[in-house]
Amino acid sequence: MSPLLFIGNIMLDIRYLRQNIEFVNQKMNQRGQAIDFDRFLGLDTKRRDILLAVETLRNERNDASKKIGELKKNKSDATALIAKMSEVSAKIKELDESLRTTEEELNNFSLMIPNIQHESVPIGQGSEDNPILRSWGKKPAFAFEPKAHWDIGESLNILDFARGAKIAGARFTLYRGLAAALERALVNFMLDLHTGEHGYTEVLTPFMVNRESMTGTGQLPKFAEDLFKIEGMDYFLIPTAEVPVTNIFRDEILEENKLPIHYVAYSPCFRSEAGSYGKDTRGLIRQHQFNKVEMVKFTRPEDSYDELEKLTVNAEEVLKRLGIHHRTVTLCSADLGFSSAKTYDLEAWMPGQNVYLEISSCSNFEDYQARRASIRFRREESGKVEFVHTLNGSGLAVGRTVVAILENYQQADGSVLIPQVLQPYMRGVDRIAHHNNNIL
RNA sequence: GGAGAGAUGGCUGAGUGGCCGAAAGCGAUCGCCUGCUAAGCGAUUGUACGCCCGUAAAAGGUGUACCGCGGGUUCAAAUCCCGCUCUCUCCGCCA
Repeated sequence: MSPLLFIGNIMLDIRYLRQNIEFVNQKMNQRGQAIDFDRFLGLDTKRRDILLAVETLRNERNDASKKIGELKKNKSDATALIAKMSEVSAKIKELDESLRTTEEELNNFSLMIPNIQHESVPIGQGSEDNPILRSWGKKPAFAFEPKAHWDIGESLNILDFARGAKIAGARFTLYRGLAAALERALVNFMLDLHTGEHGYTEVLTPFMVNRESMTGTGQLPKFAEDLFKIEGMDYFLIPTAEVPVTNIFRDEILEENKLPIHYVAYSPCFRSEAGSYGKDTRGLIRQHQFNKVEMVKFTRPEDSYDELEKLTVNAEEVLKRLGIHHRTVTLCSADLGFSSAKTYDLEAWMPGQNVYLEISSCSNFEDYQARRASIRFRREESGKVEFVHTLNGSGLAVGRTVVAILENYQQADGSVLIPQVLQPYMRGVDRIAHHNNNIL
């Protein structure tokens, strides 16, 4: 049995890469990535050489085996041929082993190459080079010094960081009373908006996934240390619903008329935050566990950039209805995520901290994830199979939305108003104050 | 956790060592027939990777692999052996 090519589902189109190495290399440099393409080409050539050799031998053996069958049927002597094929088989086995290791190397190498950014992505060195695409609303004016949400939450006794730390550890928070209700209200409000008005279908997925799924969307193998792994089992806690939702169609061929597919999912997200020691240690900003409503799309290649614009607008709509001032930025080449071809970040204004904070990230992965996860569709016209494009965007990160509401809607008396659109989700409560922080 | 059964193409389902990338049926596509519809007849109907030829890209030719996954036996494996995963049934346990 032969060693199997996993070669089909790697990142970039291997034939495209062979022929456009200069161009791709330049794109990688713009992302701040140095990829050793010489090594890649060497491995690729080596693989094809071995493949050709082994397939030639197999062809020889297949022919000979047929002859042996015939000889035996005619009661003729086949021992010489069998002996010869025995040698051929041994040789094939050798070559197979060498092919396997070469493909493994090539594959491992490929999995570490990020996506190629879209031509419209601005070239830059870091987040300071992300151009602002548009902004909505304006900074609210306060007649007092606005407080950060951690102070608001503690003073209203609705966010308990100390007990969160006691129960689990740093970067975990206990919500109580109306903060818990607010979080739940936001989840429902977002899901209702996206399903009811934006045309998404809700899905509820497993919150742990296997290694294949994590590899399909690009978290593995490169970002293993960012994930929580279940001890003794090959399961990982999801860092975003993007992972289980995108993998719904892993290893499938979809009908063109099913596209585009729009899904929205609530999930908790688990992130180890390795490497962010000492960063955002206060409050809800950077937690090991947080809730998120995530939109995921599967589209035809020619539709994906239109769909990215719509996806981004759908995410912005949440902030508009909540009345939160925000801006949308285009991530520059150096700030792009590993798997993304183009990303818009939504940044909400946080008056208590005097910063714009990322609250949503909307990306087009083009066929990058689709290749890794082998998600394809069949053209109606030609019957040809192609990779779909996948996209996703937060709609929104719920914990950070709570932060935005607490900081933007805080009042001089220390209470916090509830945006009108959320009140039906909180049984009409319009304000979180000391006297009612526990009523739901 | 214990016992048993199973996993084959878009679907149903045959296949216990070579004639099997795989029967048959269904579905689908194209063509024929038909006043229309139905029925009927014929053909086609998986994916990946490589090589050749050629191209803007393709088309075309050819080879290899794939019958849940991985390994083994053999000149030769869907078929025999081992391990794993998943599904189903029964028992136990459990939200």
